[in-house]
Amino acid sequence: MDYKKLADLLYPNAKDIEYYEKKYPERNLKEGAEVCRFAPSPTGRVHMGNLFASFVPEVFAHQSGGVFILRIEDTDQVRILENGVQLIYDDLKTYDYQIDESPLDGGEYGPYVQTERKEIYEAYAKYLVSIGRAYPCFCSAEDLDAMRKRQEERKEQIGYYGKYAKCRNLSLDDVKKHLDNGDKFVLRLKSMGDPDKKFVFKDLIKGAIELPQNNLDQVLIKSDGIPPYAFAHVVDDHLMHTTTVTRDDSYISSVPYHMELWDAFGFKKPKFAHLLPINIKDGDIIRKISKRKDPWAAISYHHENGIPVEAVKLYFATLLNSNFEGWLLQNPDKSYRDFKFTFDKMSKSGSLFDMEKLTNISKNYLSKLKASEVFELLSTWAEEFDKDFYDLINNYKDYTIRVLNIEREQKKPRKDFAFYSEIKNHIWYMFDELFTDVEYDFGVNTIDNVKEIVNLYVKNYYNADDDKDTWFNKIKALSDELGYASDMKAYRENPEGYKGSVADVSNIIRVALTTKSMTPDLYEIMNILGKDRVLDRLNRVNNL
RNA sequence: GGCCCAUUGGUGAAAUGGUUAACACAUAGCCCUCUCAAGGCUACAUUCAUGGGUUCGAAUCCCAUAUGGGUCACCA
Repeated sequence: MDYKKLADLLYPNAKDIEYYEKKYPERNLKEGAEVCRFAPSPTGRVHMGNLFASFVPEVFAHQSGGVFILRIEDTDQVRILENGVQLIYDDLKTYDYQIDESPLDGGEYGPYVQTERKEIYEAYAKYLVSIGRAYPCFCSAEDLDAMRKRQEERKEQIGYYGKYAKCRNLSLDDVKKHLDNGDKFVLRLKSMGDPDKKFVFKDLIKGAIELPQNNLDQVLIKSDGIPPYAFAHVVDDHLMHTTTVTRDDSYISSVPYHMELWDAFGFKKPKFAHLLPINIKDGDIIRKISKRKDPWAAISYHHENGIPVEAVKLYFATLLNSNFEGWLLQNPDKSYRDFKFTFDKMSKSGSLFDMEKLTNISKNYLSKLKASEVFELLSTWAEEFDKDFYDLINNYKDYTIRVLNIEREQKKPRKDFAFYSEIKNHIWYMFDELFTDVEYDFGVNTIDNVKEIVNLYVKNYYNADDDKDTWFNKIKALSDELGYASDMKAYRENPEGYKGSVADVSNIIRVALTTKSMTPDLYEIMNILGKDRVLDRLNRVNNL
């Protein structure tokens, strides 16, 4: 059989692969720089699962001074989504992923959408035919069904191989006849594998894995002229000079086939890292994150609830390498970008998404920021999801920052909130605009008691210029004057001897000023509220 | 069903043949304290899915079983 002739017959117009090999030369990168890619199908929005799957290559590429590529795998025309590319791109950008090459950014190694690479695939398909490693198959869907049935009945391996691969033996004339007839064909790999023999390869995460060799004559080019995943990924990753392929671990079982393809071409193989999916515990069942069943996993959910982008990434970093957490504890001022991640520290068994852990990480993250930084993040969130609040805090920007700064600039700052959507609940009472139609709950204290305390405090004690010690000494003095214990220890030893304690007194003032019985430091709150607001609010209580 | 992978506390996990199985989250209690939020301290796996073996010694190596996951397309 003259394979060259067959190749010309099948793909008369395809270019020589030399053309593409020259067009996409080796990258000029420093030693050790990784080229990694995220290669999703544009079938929907990104969720926590694939956001993590894209976090990994992004981090490995950039920590090594390499390149991160977004490539769109849209060879399955049935499932693609209108503007799916843009959606994925936007989602990744929301999380500040640095994308070096993509359909939207362009790049020297494009196009980055597979359906736009049809010509390239054709050239490489032709090449494989010309060296005798691929052949056209004219079997119909019915033929294949019949074959499968027969194999099932005989309990034989299912698929197109060996004696079942009848189009392997088509002569040049047979092929010509089919072509003249206008018959559609798929291109198949002429596999040389033996399933009784082992194929061993080393995965960056899982280590050595043994699988049977591939012997299936898999489809390389579909009848519509577009390749399925395997062929496309080999050509793309070769031409884009990917150094490490990260992908879902469901591809593991087809690795022998993929490797046979790489070898058939004679290309230098990249390293492979098969990622375990992030799972979720649903009752007793552990399953992959699902877009439909897990609304909390959607990026839009995180967006609406104001879950900080950075917190999600810190959480991903702890999933990626569990020793990251300890490192961050030792280096609280550093970014995850400064940590050296490795594949061998990755989990081999898939982890559960833990919202509580994310919450904790987020609290810690926000507590370390400056008040002005929290303000900006909050403002950006509120602009989209709480316009009234956005207007309010921006009208009183400096004031809001002071509020956000309460007990922040200290060794162990407060950790009140994890998400932007929670902040309003913690600070609303600081704004007169929101301090309307309020209801007070003074607990066991009678309203006369409350008025007595508030009155006396305003009349004899309150001075907006007091420093913290003076302020508190006055609260104590007020307590003494009214028969409340100013010393908590004394009170605890003899609770019957007093009307209450300084805790009760300050709490009455606290509720009068904020309606809340639990707030941050009262002195700071009064300080920021300022004299006018304090007096106004205390008077309101007096007029109840 | 064949093949592949995994299995350490409520959760994420460390440990890669050698003392009491790190650490973090969650939970509970105590301390501190004007309330919170923090912070400090303490408790929480007689045991690493189960059973057998190898070894002076096993969570770590081997075998079987169980459970969970993946994969067997002109889908990725």
